[in-house]
Formats: sequence, C-alpha cells, structure tokens
Amino acid sequence: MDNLPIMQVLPELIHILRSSRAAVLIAEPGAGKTTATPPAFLNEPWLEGKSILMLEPRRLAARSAAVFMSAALGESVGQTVGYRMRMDTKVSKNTRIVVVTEGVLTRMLQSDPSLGDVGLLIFDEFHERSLHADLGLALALEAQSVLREDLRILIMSATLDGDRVSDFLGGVPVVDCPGRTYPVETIYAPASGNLPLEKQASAAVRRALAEQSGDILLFLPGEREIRRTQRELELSMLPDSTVLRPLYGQLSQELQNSAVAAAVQGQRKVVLATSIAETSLTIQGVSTVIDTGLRRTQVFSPRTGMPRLETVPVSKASADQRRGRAGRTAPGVCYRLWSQEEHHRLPEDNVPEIMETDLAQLALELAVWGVRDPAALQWLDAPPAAPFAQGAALLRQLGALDARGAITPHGRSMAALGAHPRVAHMLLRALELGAAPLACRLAALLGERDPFRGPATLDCDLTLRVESLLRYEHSAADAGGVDPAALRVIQRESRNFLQQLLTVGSATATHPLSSPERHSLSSPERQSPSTLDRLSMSSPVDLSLIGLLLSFAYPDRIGQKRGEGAFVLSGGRGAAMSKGQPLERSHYIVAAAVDDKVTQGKIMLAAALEETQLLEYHADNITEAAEVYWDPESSSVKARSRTMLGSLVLKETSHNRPTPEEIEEVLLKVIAEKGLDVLPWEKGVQQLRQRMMFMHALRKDWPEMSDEALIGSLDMWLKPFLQGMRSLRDLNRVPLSRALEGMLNWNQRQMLDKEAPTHITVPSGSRVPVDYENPSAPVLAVRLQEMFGQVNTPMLGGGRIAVVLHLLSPARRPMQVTSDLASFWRSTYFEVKKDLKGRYPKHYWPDDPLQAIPTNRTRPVK
DNA sequence: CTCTCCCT
Repeated sequence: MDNLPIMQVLPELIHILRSSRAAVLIAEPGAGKTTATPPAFLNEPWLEGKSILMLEPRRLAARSAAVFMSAALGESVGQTVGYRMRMDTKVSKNTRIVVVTEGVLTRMLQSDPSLGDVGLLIFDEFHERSLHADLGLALALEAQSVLREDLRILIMSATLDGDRVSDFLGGVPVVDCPGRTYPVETIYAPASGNLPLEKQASAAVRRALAEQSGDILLFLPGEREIRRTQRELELSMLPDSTVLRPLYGQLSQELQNSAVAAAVQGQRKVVLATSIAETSLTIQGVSTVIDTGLRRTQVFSPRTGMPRLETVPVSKASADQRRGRAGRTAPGVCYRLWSQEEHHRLPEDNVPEIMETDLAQLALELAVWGVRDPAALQWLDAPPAAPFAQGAALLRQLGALDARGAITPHGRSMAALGAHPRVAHMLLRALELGAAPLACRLAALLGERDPFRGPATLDCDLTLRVESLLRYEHSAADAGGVDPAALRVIQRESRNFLQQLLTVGSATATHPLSSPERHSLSSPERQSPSTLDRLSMSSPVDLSLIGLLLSFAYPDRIGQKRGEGAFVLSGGRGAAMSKGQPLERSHYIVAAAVDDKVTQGKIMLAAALEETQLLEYHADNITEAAEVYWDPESSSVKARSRTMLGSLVLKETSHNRPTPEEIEEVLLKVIAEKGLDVLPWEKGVQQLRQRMMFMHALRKDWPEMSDEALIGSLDMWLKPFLQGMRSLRDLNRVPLSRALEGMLNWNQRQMLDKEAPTHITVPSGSRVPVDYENPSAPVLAVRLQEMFGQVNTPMLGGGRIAVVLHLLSPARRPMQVTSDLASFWRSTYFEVKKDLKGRYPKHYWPDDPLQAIPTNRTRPVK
C-alpha cells in the first residue's frame, strides 16, 4: 500500500485540510484513493472525538472499501471502520470511519442536519454526479455554513474538471494525483457505410481477435444489442477457443460471475457488456476494449411525466473510463468505433443525473429540509425548473405538500420511507387499509424488472404478476414465461419494503399519518403499533385491492375506457393496451407503466379498478362542475353538469338552467370563432357598416369596423342584443343595424346621415343610393340625363370626398366614369352625346346640358 | 417481444 501513488499526495492533502474547510482530490482509478484517504485523517487534531463519513455510489463499493480498510487496521468490519446501507449496517461505538451509500447520506442529513459528530464528509467518485451526491453536497454546504463551521468536505473524483468544483466551493485547493494504470493504445476504427450496430461490433471483435492477444471487453448500449451481436458472432466462424459472455444488470448472478471471472486456460473470453462494466464491475484479464460509443440512458419527460429510454453517444470522460479498462494489469489496446473528428464533438462529461431525471423525490427532500425554491441552496448544476415544478405538483396531489408548498406530516412519512413518492404514498395508504403486505409486493414489482418473459409480457395485467409472485412464495411451480430469479429479487424487495414501512408506520402511529385532506376510510382504521407487529408477508392477500392501491400511486393515470383497449387517463393523455387482453374490458384501470409516445401511450402494466373504489377513495379529487357550452350538433348553447376526476368525465347530466349571462358569453365566443358571417348581414346593414367604415377612414374618433375590430369588441356592441337567443338560427333575429348604430353617439349619428348619406338626390329629383363598398371611393351610379343642370360632382364627408360618378345610358349601361363632373360637361360629354344619339335617337341630348332640364324618364320625350 | 444503471 505504501507504494500507491496516492501516498505521495496525502501529506499535502492533510496539510491543506488543517486550514481549509474543503478540498478537491483528483485521482485516476487505481490510485487507491478510496481506501487510503479516510484513515490518513484519523489522528488529525481537528478530528478528535469526531468521525469520518464517506459516500460511495454503490453498495458493493461501500462494503468492500470498509472491508479493505478494516483489514489494513487488522480489525473486522464494524470496529474502527464500518458501513451503513439499506438493510445492512455494521458500525459500533468505536467506529470512526463510516462508509455509506447514497440514500443513507440523505436520510442522515435529514434526521440531523448538523451531522452530529461527523468531522469530515468525503464524496467518493463524485464525477459520477448522481442525484443523491449533488443533493448531499448542496445540503452539506448549507449545514456547513449555518450550523457546522468546523465540518470539512473532501470531494474525490477521477476525471472531473477539478477547477470547476473548486471554483464552486469558493476556490478551495485542488490536489492532483497521478494514476497507476498501464498505457492503452487508442485505435479509431469508424465503421464503413451504414451497417447495423451488431454487424459493426462483430466485425470489430473479429478484427481484435486477429490483431491482439488476451481477453476482449466490448461495450454496447443495451441488452438487445448484446443479444444481436452475440448471435452475429455465433454465426461467424470464430476460433474454437473463443467464448462469448454477455454481461448486463438484469442477468442472473451466475451468468454475471462467469463473465467477470478469468477465462479458463487456453480460452479467449469476449465479454459483451453494457455500461455496467464501466465502473461497477471489474473484469479479469481484459487487455482489449472495443467501444461502440453508445449508452442507454433514462430521460424524464416533463411534458408527459413519464420516463423514456434513449440511446445516446457517450461522453469523452466515459470513453476514457471504458478505455482504461484495458490497462488495469498490463498495457492494452482500445478500438473506438468512431473517428477522431467525431471524438472532438463528443460532450466532455456525462449529463449530471439531476439534469434529466424525475425530480419528485428531490422536491420532497428539499421540502423536508425546509426549502421550496431550489435557488435557496448552492448547486453545481441547479435542478431544471420544469421537472422540479412537475415533481412539486405531484407531491401536492399526493398530499405531501400543502397548498403553500410546505411539507405535511404525511410528506415527512413519505420521505422517511425512502421510496419514490408515488410508491411511498401507496404504502402509507395501504397501511391504513390493512393492505400493506400486498402494497409492498406491488412496490417491489414496480421497482424491479418484469418477472414475465416472452409472450407473457404482452398481457399487461399486474394482477397476474402478483399471483405468480404468491405462487413463487409458496414454492409452487409456475407456468413457463416467468423468471424465478426476478421473482426472488421481488420477494426480497417486498420484505424490505414491509420492514421499512413498519418502522416508519410505528414511528408515526401516534400522530396522523396522512394528508390533511384525507377522507375517512370505511374499512380498518389506522393500525395501532400492535397490529403493525402482526402484519407479515404471510397475511392473507385481497387481490381486488390491487387497482385501488395502484391508484394511490398513480392518481394521474386512472384510465377510463373509451374504445377497444383505449383509455383516457385522468392526467389528460390517451393510452392504449395491445389488443385482445381481458383487461381491455374494464371500464376503469390504473396504468402503472405507460411508454412516452406523443399522441397515445402504450400501456405496459395496469390493473382493473372498480368504479365503487374510485368513487369512495378518490372522493377528494372528484369535482362537480356545471358547464355552459356550445353543442355543435344542435348548433346551440346547452348546459350540463359533469362529475370529473381530473380529465375523466364520470357522469354527465344536462338539466340545469344557465343564466342569460352564461348563454351570452358562450354565444359571443362562438361568434368570435365562427366569424361575423353567422350574423344577418342584409343589404342595408352592410351599407351601414360600409358608411361607418367610410367615416372611420376620415375621422379617427369613429369606431373601427374591420372584422377583426368588430370581433374584438363583440362584448360592447353585440351583447346587449343577444337576449333570449341560444342557437345559430336565433342569431338571424339580431337587429344588426341597431347594434351597429349603437356604436355611435348622438352627434356621430347626425353626422353619419349628413356626411355619408344613404342616398343623394340628383337634379331629376331621384334619390340615388350611394355605393360605399370601397369606403375610400364611394360610387354614385346614375343615368346621365338625371344629372343635367348639375355643375359640380356631388361631395361626401363634409365636402372632402367627391363621389365616383358612374354615368349611365337610359338602359343603365355605363357610359362614363368621372369624379370631375364640370370637366365632363365641358369636354367628354360631346363625344358621349354622339354615341348616345346614335343609339337612343328619340331621347333628348341637349347641346348645353347645364341648361337642359334633367329627367328621370326612361322613355323618350315625345 | 419494452426494458441503461444505481440507491433509500
């Protein structure tokens, strides 16, 4: 241990922490930082009477670090060095170094924000930037600044940009430790053409088998790609000595072990792995790494509130970490299936978990801490607003937060359970119902991988899984299509949930468990501690409660049948299950897992819910709303009252009487949507509007009459005339002229008749209508003979606008258009006269029209 | 024939 590189920098680090409250240690993997650093501080004066807390991102790492440090001290675990993790704790009075996993640190900080006797808090593998590490650091920094000035914080990291963390912590010292890995040669080997991934990967494996010696580790994004590549390699002619070993998280322990273990003498091992082999597991004997440069990651979609899996390029940091796996014991080689140019475009680091995960749990932890706005704390990367708001909204729905966003007693119990808030809420409600053991099984089923395999997965009914689990618990044989290893994990997790629930349940049994708006329950009241003790996994199970329990966890995914296999969810989305399932006949279901499709999600897991259960247990969220609305079928305003649960219409009746105001409001909205054409624009009304437009063009204080303006002001001018109307047909009775005139004051009305008259009386005595269709150039169409004697063009707009005269023949054929009558009489008239005389010889066409007598006769004079 | 990885 003395020759580890870390030993050379520890004196400096010890020196720094004597005067600094925080430091950053950058050390490559293999430097020994995890096990050498904590004990180095045990004899520091500032740590006297205090202990060291070190955070590890994985249980395995935490346990083995504690074992290794204990062995170095010649002790067993739980003496000077111990660990704490869920369902497994080894510490004693003498323990001064405690290695903890992530959830434990959060719970410790929440139950004692001053961190009791902890003198040094170490974040190991901080570059992984897990949600809990980021949260832990934010909480610890506040604890340090408010409660514990003497608390020291050490950030340990491999590839992290140390300066950024140092700056974030206020410019604390950074210690850099050289690594102790062997050199690895990097070969960029981009695939030619657009080959499927499994072909690229298997070609690279064949190349590496030929060019290199030793075992090969191939990184692929997921299980599907691993299986396809394995098939591809099995079909190609590989040397007999080659063995293929898949490796991913869901694989059984035995198969994982056989992938990790050293190959048998004379064999060459090719391990096909997900990113599990990047940090979590070390594989013996690997000297060649092949990296496809892809990983699968979960992205939370705030739009739908659902998680979604995406295949994305790895970061440079990840790629380097993967490459490093070839140089653990000897110099190695790494093939990267991308080009050097592509490499430059890769992101430096992986996106921190806090940036793309569901933040409901984070929101709950912050509320327990007393913080509603994340900005109140310091973050390396602040939680993004949309997922945080979505999380807070869910917490309010579950009764964990009150209307002001403060934590409720129920919320505190939920946080103490340490499950996802949805699951925690379900467990606590189940406790009240006496259905805790069933809820624990559901919680485990939801948290773990589906135990069904193959075609069995097509039936999304969770009840079938529960039944299968119960058979497994009674060691009864199950039909095919079920994975016993998965059921074993689920059984273990169910028990853990029950134990956790009983601890939290009895701690809070003396005061109300749940939300303030909790309604009274018909079946068993809250459990007393003694009944809690009797609850066990062997209690009888009532399968009819599965849907109800799920509905506590997913109140936003209660589905109402609307078609074959299709459901509307209470949160507003549509979702469907694949055809032919018994569950599709249920009127109500709860969808526990829905994929993240834009229009219609696919239901992966669900259970039936009885309407009576829904009405009884979700009464708080059921609203009765009277609604006045437009019914397109009858084209009229109708009223109904609806019983709603979120977006679901549970019941609808159409009996109540809307008030006139409500009707008018809906009518106005429909007119605005459908446009003004639904109103009776008779000729005179149309002219009135055009006259008003003409006036508006001249005078700004007149109302604007465009479609847009009229629709914008319907409230003002039309509303008073809608009384008693309910349908499109009724609108034909609107006294539109009166309504339009109503927009004018008394003066304007006088002025309208004077300056934009409907008719002009011409010399013959006829009243000729003015055409205002073009409001900037009104037209007066009149027979030429009727204008004899009039010198000048008739004027409108108070003498400002000359009409456009359309002078007509006796048969009302247009002969001439002019806005200057005087000049017409002087010149053009004589040409027109010749023409007219030819065609209408018996009419009177005087040589001096200004002296002639005008006539409105259509027949020639005798 | 949907399913990266961890953790309270």
